[in-house]
Amino acid sequence: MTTKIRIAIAEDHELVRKGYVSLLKDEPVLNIIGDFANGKELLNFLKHNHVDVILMDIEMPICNGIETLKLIQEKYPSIRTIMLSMHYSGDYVTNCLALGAKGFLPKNCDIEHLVEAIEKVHSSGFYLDDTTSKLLLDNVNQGGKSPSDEVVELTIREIEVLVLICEGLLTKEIASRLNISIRTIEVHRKNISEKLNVNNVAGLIKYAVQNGIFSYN
Amino acid sequence: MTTKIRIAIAEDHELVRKGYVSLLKDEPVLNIIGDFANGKELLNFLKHNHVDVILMDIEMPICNGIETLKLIQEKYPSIRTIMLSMHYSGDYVTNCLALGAKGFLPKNCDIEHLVEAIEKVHSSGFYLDDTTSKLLLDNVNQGGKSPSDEVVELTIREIEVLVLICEGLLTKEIASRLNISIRTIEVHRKNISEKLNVNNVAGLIKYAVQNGIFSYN
DNA sequence: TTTTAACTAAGTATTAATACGTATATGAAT
DNA sequence: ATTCATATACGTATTAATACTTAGTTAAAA
Repeated sequence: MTTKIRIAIAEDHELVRKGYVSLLKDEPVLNIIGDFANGKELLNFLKHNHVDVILMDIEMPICNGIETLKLIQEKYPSIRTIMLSMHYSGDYVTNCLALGAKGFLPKNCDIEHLVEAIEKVHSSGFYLDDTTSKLLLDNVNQGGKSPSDEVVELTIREIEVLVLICEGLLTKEIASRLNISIRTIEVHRKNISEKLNVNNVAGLIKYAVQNGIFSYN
Repeated sequence: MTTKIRIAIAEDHELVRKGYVSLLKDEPVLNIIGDFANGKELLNFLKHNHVDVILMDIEMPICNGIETLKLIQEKYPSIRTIMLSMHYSGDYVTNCLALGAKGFLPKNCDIEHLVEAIEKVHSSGFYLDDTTSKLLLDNVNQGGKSPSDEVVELTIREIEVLVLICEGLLTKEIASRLNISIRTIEVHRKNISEKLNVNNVAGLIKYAVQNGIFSYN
């Protein structure tokens, strides 16, 4: 008999999280051993429990998906993480994969694809849905050093800061949230604005929305 | 024997929607007779089916929760609608209630409260969770207005200025474009921000996008 | 091993936006 | 006739954001 795949879920909205649990609990090959409202709770759980695959929302308060993914990869590199997101973004996908995520799925995928992703990721593979992998391919092809068009690449930290700007946080509030200096956030803002070639918050938000980094959904 | 409450669900993210269905399908008093990815599909279904209570996400593409709520109230005033939202916003709550919604729940509420809300709303009541009703009370107390008066009304000129802000123009550029003084634009900005109760450009854009005043398409 | 990229942080100066105040003109509503 | 909302405009002070500068640490890459 094959052992069931041990799953943990991190997602801040309780209704949504419990929905996932309810959807997955009857799958014969899966065993959901924990569900958590934020990255911090998940990390706490991982200290004392063996988990095979994590399903994690990128957008969470307290300890978001990107931060949590980093910590998980540092401490438990054998755990395979699938990121869930409301948004499509090449930057998001490439950065999550660079940080060690093994799968990336939008929340409007169906349950069959989710289960397929979990199984494939667990058997040491990667999983990207069609739309995401196409988006990723476009990104790679563009970034393939064709010298004419410079491709904008924001770093993970920059995306993190950009999202908080879009959410309406001031520089000092972002600094406080990320526990770093105001001056550092100022540097990030400057670098982001230079990369995107915009000169105000409206331009930043426009880029973020049009590239799936931020959305009002 | 009591008849089961006939429920329809509108929510754009399939994983989330199927999660709700899975969560609610075993409740003995409920009967989920349809689930839909947008308001348009729901409205189509309502033409030929009797529904008691609708659970609807506010944030949806194609036909969003607010628009759909309006149309439902016009055509089927006896249907009782509960709005679900990712976000807390006094304006959202008051606007939905003014439009005829019978309940308002954040997505981080738990399943017990959701079921309680459905039952209470079905028995001709209203349902607001604690956080939401507290927020509503604060709003009413602060504004000294009844919920229905709480709907924000921007003037034509203010909307004109707001759109230009969203497009990324600076105060002086807006002044130049409209051929009036920078000081006047400053006054408009102040009045808009006060009416919308926001304190930066990100908040202004959020309102504009969510209320159809501005879009990136 | 040296270099590069990313993240961190600070000093100084300037520009952009807010927060207060006051004030006039105009047209619609009471 | 008078109140009210709207749009216009200025003074002063403060806060937020940018524009330049320099610079240390770390991890990965060449």
